[in-house]
Amino acid sequence: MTHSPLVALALRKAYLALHRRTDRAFEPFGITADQFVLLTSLVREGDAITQNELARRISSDPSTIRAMLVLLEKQGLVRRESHPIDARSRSVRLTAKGIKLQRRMWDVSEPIRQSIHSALEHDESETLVRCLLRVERALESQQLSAVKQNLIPKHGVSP
Amino acid sequence: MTHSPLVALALRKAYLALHRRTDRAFEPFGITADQFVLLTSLVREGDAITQNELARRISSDPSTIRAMLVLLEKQGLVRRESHPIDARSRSVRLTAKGIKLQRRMWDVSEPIRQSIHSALEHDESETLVRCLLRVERALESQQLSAVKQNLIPKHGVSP
DNA sequence: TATTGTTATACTCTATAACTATA
DNA sequence: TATAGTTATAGAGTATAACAATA
Repeated sequence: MTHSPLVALALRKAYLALHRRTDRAFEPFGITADQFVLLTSLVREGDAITQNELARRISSDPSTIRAMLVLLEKQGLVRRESHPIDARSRSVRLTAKGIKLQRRMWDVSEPIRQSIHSALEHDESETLVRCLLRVERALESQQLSAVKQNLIPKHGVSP
Repeated sequence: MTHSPLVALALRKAYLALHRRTDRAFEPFGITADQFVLLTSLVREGDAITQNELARRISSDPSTIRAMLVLLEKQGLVRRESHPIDARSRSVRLTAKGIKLQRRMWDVSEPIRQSIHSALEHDESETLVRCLLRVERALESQQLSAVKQNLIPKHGVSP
C-alpha cells in the first residue's frame, strides 16, 4: 500500500553511494566527506560561527562537532577563537589553508555533482530537493512529540 | 547552474534524519537502524544467504557484514551455518528470535514510514524512489572508471 | 537557572591488508 | 588462480552524561 519502506531504502542506498564515492575521491587529500560538509558550511558562513550553530547547520551535535573540529584543527584547516561577545562560545573559522583545501575539494567533487546531475531530468533535481527537504522536516518534527508522549517504550522487547 | 550540490545536501539531511529517528526508535530494543536493514534483508530472502550476497544487498562490504553478524549472533538473532554446497561460504539465516524481533521492529517503525508518506504527495513517492535509484546507479557506475582512468591523484594536495 | 562547550567514554560502522581454506 | 570469509587493526562519526564556565 504505502511504498515508504521503498523510499527509506532508496534514500539509504543513494546516500551511501554518495558518501562512499565522496570519501573515495577525497581520500588522497586526507579528508572525509563529512569533514568537507563542515568546511563547506564554514565557507558559506563567510565569517565566524559558533560550534552549536555549526552543529545545527550540518545536522550534528556539539560533541561530534567538537571531535571533528579537533581533527581539522590538527591539520590546520580551522581555528577556534574566543567569541568576542559571549565568552562561553567559540568562534570557528577556516584558515587560509582550509579555504584553499575546500576550494580544491569542491573542484575534485565536481564529477560527483555531474554524475548526480546527469542521472536526473531537467526539472527532477528541484522536485527531488523539495521532496527530500520535506521528508527531512517530517522526520524531525514528529520525533520530539513521540518521545514526549511516551509512545516509545523504555525497556526490553515486549512478548 | 547545476543544483546538484543542493541535491547532495538534501540527500544527506534526509538520510541523517531518517537514520537518527530510526536509531532512536529502536534504541530501547538494543538494535540499530543498520542492523534492522540487515535483518529485514534476511527476512525478504526467506531462506539462507551468503555473507557476500548480504554485503551486496545492503551496500556494505564483507568485513563490515561480518562485524555486524557477530553482534547480531551474540544477541541470538541470526545463525551462520556452513554452506551445503560451497564449504567456503556461510549460510546466514534469522533465528526464531530474529524473525520475531524484526516483525516487532517493523511495527515500531511504522510511524516513521507514515511520516515519510505524509510528507509526500500521491505520486511523489514513486518519482522519488526512481530518482534516488538512478542517482545511486550513476554514483556507483562512474566510480570504477574514475579510479581506473587515474582521474584521481594519488598523493597530497597539489598547490 | 539556562546555555556553551568540554571531557570521558563507549559503541557502531567502515575499511584495508594479509591471511586461510576451499573451489 | 580466484573466491569466501576471517583476522587484526584503525579511524570516523555518533552519542550520553557529568561537568565547568559564563550568561
